[in-house]
Order: sequence, then structure tokens, then C-alpha cells
Amino acid sequence: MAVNLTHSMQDYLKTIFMLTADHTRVPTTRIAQTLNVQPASVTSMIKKLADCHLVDHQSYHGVALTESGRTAALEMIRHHRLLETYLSTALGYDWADVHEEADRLEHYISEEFEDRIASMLGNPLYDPHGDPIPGRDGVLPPTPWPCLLDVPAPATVTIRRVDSSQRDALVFLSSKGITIGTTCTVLKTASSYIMIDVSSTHKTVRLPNAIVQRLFVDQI
Amino acid sequence: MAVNLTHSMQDYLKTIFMLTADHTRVPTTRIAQTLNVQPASVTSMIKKLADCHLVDHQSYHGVALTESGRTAALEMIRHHRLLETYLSTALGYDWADVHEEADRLEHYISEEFEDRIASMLGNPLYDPHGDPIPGRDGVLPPTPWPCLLDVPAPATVTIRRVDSSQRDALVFLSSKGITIGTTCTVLKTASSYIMIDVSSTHKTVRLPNAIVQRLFVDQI
DNA sequence: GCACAAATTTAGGTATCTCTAAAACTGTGC
DNA sequence: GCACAGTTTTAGAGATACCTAAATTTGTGC
Ligand SMILES: [Mn+2]
Ligand SMILES: [Mn+2]
Ligand SMILES: [Mn+2]
Ligand SMILES: [Mn+2]
Repeated sequence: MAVNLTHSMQDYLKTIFMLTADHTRVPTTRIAQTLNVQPASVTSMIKKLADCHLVDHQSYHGVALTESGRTAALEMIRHHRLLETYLSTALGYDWADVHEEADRLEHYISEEFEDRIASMLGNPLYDPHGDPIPGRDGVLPPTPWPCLLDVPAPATVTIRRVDSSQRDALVFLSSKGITIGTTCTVLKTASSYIMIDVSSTHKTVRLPNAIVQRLFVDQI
Repeated sequence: MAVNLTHSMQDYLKTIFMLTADHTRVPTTRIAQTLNVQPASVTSMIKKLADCHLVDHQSYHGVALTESGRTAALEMIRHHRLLETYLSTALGYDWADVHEEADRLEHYISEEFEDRIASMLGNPLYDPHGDPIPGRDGVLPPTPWPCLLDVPAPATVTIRRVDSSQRDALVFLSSKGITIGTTCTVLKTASSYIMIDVSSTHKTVRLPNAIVQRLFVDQI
């Protein structure tokens, strides 16, 4: 029903999509925490989204996206991840800085802009953090990589994806020469950290579990 | 006083800057026409801008920018024209399509984005329509070119600037192979049109006065 | 000077998105 | 079953940026 989504509606839809990756309903409070607003504000926005048939709201029992809500969320995620890729590849942004810029611009670029940066980038499937970029058709490329935490030493792996939600982790990793595509050898697995050898720098790096649990890898 | 300018405040400041190029005060109604809002809306926004010391408002006698209002307006114009240049040069937009996209994005790019596209473009002084791009210091490059309407035939000229306010004119000109930097020879000056030879295409084009008055040229 | 039309401002209202405080609901623990 | 803590919704209000309609002011034409 609703054709024009406001900046806020788009942010709510994107957040609900992220929080329902496990296919369950998401409670009001989770959305409030994620968006840094009060639960009462979430309730009123949810009501608005439900009126537009973008979410299914069962009072006191959380919310889930409808098909059209999911489509709108994926459209925004496509904008976000294409922008992150473009900022990184074409404008030389650090992978720790792309999120903030993309999170604003995603709401304001046109479909023409989207198409142009996508084709300029060769229609990429993954963003600078290895997150999958939905196609124009809303299909998400696969992300089959296991967490590095679950890979026993010794092993040689290629970094495919990093949980980008903690800026500190991104800064730490790039300072050690570790990014998407980097190949490493796991030398030792301890209970609170692992030791790896970064093949491009030939340096040995100690990765605390807080970092290891954020890395997803291809085993080779 | 005001540190954070809203999208709307920025649009009003930009508009007031444009409408006071002649260094006079601008009346409420002109601003209302330009921004497609009601005069009453202009009055209340002007009040807000005056509270922030961005404009000088004398009740019933129009408005002018203060020094800090002018600085804010130029900052927005720099964003706009850098974006137009970037969209045109880096993303292949037609010069008729850059305005709409830039007019939205100008409010949402960061200073880092501004700096990166500026240096990527080699710190350009003019946008795709020949409009001057203010420097980070707020200085506008010169635009000394006379209107083609005032150049008597015969003459050979280079197009330096186009009044980009009418999209139709931009579409017409590019369809004839005429853009910034194009060299033409004025063959004949009539009262309602001129005939020119476009050197790059070796074609003769009839330009109605409605177009001629929008072109500014270097005489060679 | 003064009437009068045009421009401008004031007054009051709508829509969006947020907040705080109070009320209502839910489900667990006994 | 029922109290009670935690969650969620409702109620009411503030900020922003518009609107329409009703004053108010201005300056020109006589
Ligand atoms: Mn966002
Ligand atoms: Mn990302
Ligand atoms: Mn604008
Ligand atoms: Mn321009």
C-alpha cells in the first residue's frame, strides 16, 4: 500500500530484517535497543508499518516482515552494501569508515545511482566486509563460510567475511594486514586466543577470541 | 549559534544566496516561488534562520545572508557542484540529469566524501554546466564570460557556461553536440535566433534566442 | 493624505518522528 | 491460580516543517 518509505521506515525495516535472520519474530525492545530509540517509539512506528502491510504485528508478541517489507529491507541493504563497496573501491575509504557514510546515503541515492555504481564495480556479490549484496531481484549470494573459531590448528585459511559491527575489530585487523582475501595459517589454538601467520606480511599475529569469533573463512 | 543545519535550512540558505547574487535583499515571495512553498512557510523559516544569525531579516523588507549564512550556503553549493561534476565525470551521468541527484545528496555527504571526490577530480573549479565551484575556503572562481546573445557575427567562440535551470535546454544542446568546451562559429545573427557552425560535428545549427541567452562564451 | 492592492506576517492546524509517564498485558515462579 | 516483574502499549506532549485563512503592513496612485 505504502509507496513512499521515509528514512525512518527504511531504517526500521532494515533493522527488523537483520534481527529476524533466524526466522523468528523480533520483540519491540530489541528493535528499540538496535535503533537507539524508546520502546514506545518502536510501537508507534510498527503500527505505521503494519498499516502499510510491511510488517506483521501481533500485539505483545513481536513483529516480522511481510514479503513486501522484506523486499524493501533488501533494497536498502543493497544500497548500503553497494555504497560500502563503492566508497572502499572507488574512493579509497578505509573499511572501518564505510559504514557510517553508507548508512546515511543509502536512503538518498536514486535507482540510477545504484545501477551506475553497481555496473562500475562489475556487479559485485560481496561488500568490503564479505557481507552478501542482494541482487536487484532481492537474491542474497551465499555465505557458506565457517567461523574461524571452529577451525582447528593447523590449518590454512582465506578470510572471506568479517563481522563489521565493531569498528575496533576492523581497525585492529587492517592494522595487522588482515582483510577479505587474506590467507593465514593457524599455528596454535588456545582457549582465549589463536596464533596465526599472515601470508602477505609473513608476520605472526595473536588474535584474541573476541576477534576470532568475528572471522569467517574458507579452508584450503 | 546554530551548529547543525537541517536539510530545509540548507535549502533556504542556498536559495537566498542565489537570489541575492545582485547584493540586494530578497523578498519572501521570491523565496517561496523558488522553493515551491507558501510565503507563510518562508516567514517562519526565516525567523528560525534569523534566530541562528544566519540571515538578517527586516520585517516586511526582505532578507539577506549574514557572513555565516553565506559561508553555509557556499558550503552547500560546493557540495552540489562537486557532486554534479563527479556524477558526470566518474559515473557517466548526462549533464541534464546531474542536478536532481546532486540536489538531494548535497545535504548528506560528509566532509570526507567531499574531500575525496574533490581530489579524485583534481579539485575542479567549474561544474559540468560551467558554474564555479567554491573552494573549501568559500572563494568562487571567476566567471567572466559574456552572453552569446551579445556577441555579434561573425565570431568564433568556445562555450564556457550554460544556464542549467531549464533541463530542456540542456537536452537540446547535447543533442546538437554542444557542451562546455565546444567551439562554434557564429554565422548569422537574426532577431530571434542565430546560426552557428559546431566545429566538432561540422554541422550548422539554428539556436533560438531562448537558448542563446543561456550560453556564455569565450571569444577567440 | 488616503484608499487600496499586493506583500508579508500571524494564528492555528496537520503530519512525522521522537520522548516520558502511566496503564495494560504476559508469562514465570510459587 | 495468582502475584509480580518485565515487556509492551497507550496517552499526551515537543520539535520540525509544511499548510490555509485571517490579520497587518507597505507603498503606489490619486
Ligand atoms: Mn540508515
Ligand atoms: Mn558491510
Ligand atoms: Mn537541496
Ligand atoms: Mn550545475
